[in-house]
Amino acid sequence: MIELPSIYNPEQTESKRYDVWMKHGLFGSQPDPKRSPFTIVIPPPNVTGSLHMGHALNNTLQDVLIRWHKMKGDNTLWIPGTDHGGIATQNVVEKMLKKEGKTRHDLGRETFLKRMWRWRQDTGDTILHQLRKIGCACDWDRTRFTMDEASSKAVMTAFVELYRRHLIYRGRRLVNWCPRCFTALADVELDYVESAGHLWHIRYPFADGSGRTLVVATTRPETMLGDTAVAVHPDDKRYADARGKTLRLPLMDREIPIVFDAAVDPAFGTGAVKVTPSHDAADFEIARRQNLPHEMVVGYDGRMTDRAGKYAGLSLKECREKVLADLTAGDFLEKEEPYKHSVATCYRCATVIEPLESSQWFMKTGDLAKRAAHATEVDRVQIFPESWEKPYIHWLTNNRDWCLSRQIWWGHRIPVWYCLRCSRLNEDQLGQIARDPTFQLESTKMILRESASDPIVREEDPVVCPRCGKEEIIQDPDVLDTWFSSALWPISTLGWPKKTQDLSYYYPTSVLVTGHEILYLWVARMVMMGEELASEVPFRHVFIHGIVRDKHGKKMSKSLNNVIDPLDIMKKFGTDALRFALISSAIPGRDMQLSDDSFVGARNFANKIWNASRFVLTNLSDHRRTGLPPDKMDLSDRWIRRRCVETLKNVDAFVEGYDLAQAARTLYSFFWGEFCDWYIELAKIRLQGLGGPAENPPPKPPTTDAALAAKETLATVLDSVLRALHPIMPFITEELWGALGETLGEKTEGCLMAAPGRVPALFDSPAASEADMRAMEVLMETVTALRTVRSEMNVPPGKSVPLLVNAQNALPFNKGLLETYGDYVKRLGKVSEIRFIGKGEKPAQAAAAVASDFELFIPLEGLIDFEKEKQRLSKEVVSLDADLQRLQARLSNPDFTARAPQEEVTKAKDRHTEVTAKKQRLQTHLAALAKD
RNA sequence: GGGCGGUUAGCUCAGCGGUAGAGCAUUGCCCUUACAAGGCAGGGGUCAGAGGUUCGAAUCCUCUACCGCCCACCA
Repeated sequence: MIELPSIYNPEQTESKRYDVWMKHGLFGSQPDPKRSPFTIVIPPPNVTGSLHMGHALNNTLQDVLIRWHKMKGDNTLWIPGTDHGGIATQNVVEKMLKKEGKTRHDLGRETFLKRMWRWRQDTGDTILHQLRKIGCACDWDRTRFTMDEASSKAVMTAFVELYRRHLIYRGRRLVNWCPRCFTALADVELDYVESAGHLWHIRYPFADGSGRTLVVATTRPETMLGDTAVAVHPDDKRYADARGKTLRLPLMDREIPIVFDAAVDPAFGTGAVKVTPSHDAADFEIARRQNLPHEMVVGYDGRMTDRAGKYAGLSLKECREKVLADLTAGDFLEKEEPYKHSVATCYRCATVIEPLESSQWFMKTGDLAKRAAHATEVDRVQIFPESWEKPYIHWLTNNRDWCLSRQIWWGHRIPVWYCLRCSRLNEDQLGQIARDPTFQLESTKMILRESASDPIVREEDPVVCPRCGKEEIIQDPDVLDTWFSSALWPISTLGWPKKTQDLSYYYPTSVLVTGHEILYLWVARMVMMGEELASEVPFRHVFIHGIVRDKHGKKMSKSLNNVIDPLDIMKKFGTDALRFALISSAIPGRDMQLSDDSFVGARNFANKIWNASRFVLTNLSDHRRTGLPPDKMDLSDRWIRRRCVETLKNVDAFVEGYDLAQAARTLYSFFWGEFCDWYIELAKIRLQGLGGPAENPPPKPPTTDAALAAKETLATVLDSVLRALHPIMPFITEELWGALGETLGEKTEGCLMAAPGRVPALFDSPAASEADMRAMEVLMETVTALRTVRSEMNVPPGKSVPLLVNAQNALPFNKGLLETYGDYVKRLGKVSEIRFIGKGEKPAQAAAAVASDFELFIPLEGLIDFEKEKQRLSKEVVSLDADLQRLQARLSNPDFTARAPQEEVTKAKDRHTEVTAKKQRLQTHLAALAKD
């Protein structure tokens, strides 16, 4: 006999379970053509990270799917791993260096990278260990890292291959530059922050000395130093006579042309735009079309360059102040007005982004993106919930080429070399490269990229130049965007570029589970890469979940100090409670708000499961599963079995549609609201007798068929629900399922996790009929009505009372129920005896109720408070009356009876009859009461 | 500027054409040997507002207001 404590202790259960699963090899998977695979590749967390609520949610969702499919019999594989995290990770280590008073340049590239690797070695796997703590069933033998050998190989191969296919190219473009991280960023790596700025209107005088001016508006006056034109719309009549004219750029005293370009919106401001090709993406395009020169006045360090004349060396902020002051002094400033606009910031360090011209590597995404969009349009990649499909496709069909190169050191170095000998480099340029071997200056890199030889694109270091045979070749200093390797993750983890068995068996994977914040950053790019390089999309389904927020709807962040640490929650409430709370809050398509309180309910549920199981187990100590014949079953047995089967089927449907929250809630309400609240209480009649455990000896000793049927059903239903709950709450269910098996003498080596999700006995036994279901409803309604009267008349819960029933007007079927299943009412309503009375018998001094078509009386000699009873009954009559009026209105509407489905009309009529009868009976009692 | 989501009980949220729901909080009674992290019963809502479609609208459509996200070469 197993002894279980009366309060569930998660720590005790959790500490041992995971190791047992590991020991049984339940997380591993090998290709097996006889079974269908179910595969998930983890969204690799950054090595910098420690587990936060978002990870906990994301990985619990995946774990639920993996465990559910495993129990369904699929060959499940979940590949874990981490991402090197490019800029984010480099920032972390640079911060550590800063505390030592050093920069990465003090160490040099090689030493710095050694330091990075050492740091990764020491702390990089923390998060993977934390995933074990929350129970994730990953195949740890396949743990990968985006910079491990195989992944790096995949990255190199992909780059070279895409270059060969002319999908990767080198170009001088306007890029998003973070002056703090000192690198270019892709468009999707920006965060836009709403900012209350100003719009300055500046007068540019015509160069003809006429004194006429043209007013332009700008939010960034300092960039005017780099203006090389002013643009107006070609059809703008206001400027028709300006064709061919030039302006004199204030402060710089340069002559700049007026150009005509359709990109200008004549309705905005004055309809004239200053054109700064080097510092504004739109202007860059205008300059290209209009063939304008570029003036780069802002440098990579965020300060003004020599081209800014007397402003050189100033920071942007200082420069703006000085420019404004000088414009005012020269009477060029027409007005200044407040203006709200959004400013691009670095998604890693929140520094304001400067659009700057730079030489970078790009990926041509136009065609790839169109193909990716198409894949979703024809459901080769299905998005759940569907509401994300539109934004996803919209982004795919509108994005610009992807800037791949980053000017940092941590990452995959671009597999491109240049020959210094085959080049057109002069002595000065060679000298600069020699003086700046780590390319701290953007200009050094530019020399290399644009003046050295054509790029030699190779997976491996060519060592010597393939053209001239000289050894003076030098590798491109940049590394690849961290999302480049992430984009290859589903194929690289399965062995690509090798044609592995894994790849042919597990690819495409089944589902990708992720938050919507990286839908574009990551998901879209995986689809593009998969289609292009592996000739097939990387996953069939994309399951998008919400973002975890605090109880005020704010994103959790350290700076806001509103973070709820999943590890704390696990310690306080248990891992299963954490998981259940997360899953049941994961409503498709919606973000979730969590507070500490969110987990209390789940903790209580775990305890409920524990105690219900404890009850079942203590009653099964002498039981062996027999497969008892159905005719031995009680009404309640048939009822709960049917309800259980229905519940499990509903849960299956919810899981298949990725509505795990519904699945969790469905199980919760079945287990607590039906199994515990009703079935277990009813089973006690056969296990403990009518009067409860104190009754001695029990009138029905637990060896009868009736008791056996109850035990059989308790065992079967508990077994089933534990299995269904296991994917969500793996620890407690595993523990209890093991204890159940042991109690029943069925001890096996197996784990619940490896068990099939179905208990055949439950699904094979004949289901309850519709009549059975209706019978249970009537009995439950009777019990509830009885309890209500007792409670409202202050009958002490412990006190047994006789129950008088007038069933004169009841259906024979219902009356028969009370005769056959009177014990249900006796036990659950604490009734000593049920006596049927005739129509004329008016029980004196009794509280009355109506349930189904019974009139119920509880004699309360001397205890009854007539006033209170009158009030109670009148109140119920009033509410019934309201009901009745609504029904009446509906039924008397000819349109309703004519046009509504017959089923609805019948329902309304039945209900009308029912309510009328109930109201009449109550009124009779009221009248009788008045007479007393 | 475009798109998406939200507005339902004091709080957090389900429901998304046919009698308004859950958890927490609250009130009353109960330490009934599975569980007080519990049981039983109760109170509490013109489902943001205005129109429309429909026999019938919290649910579908239109508009409005407020909140939150996402996208956009927002000068």
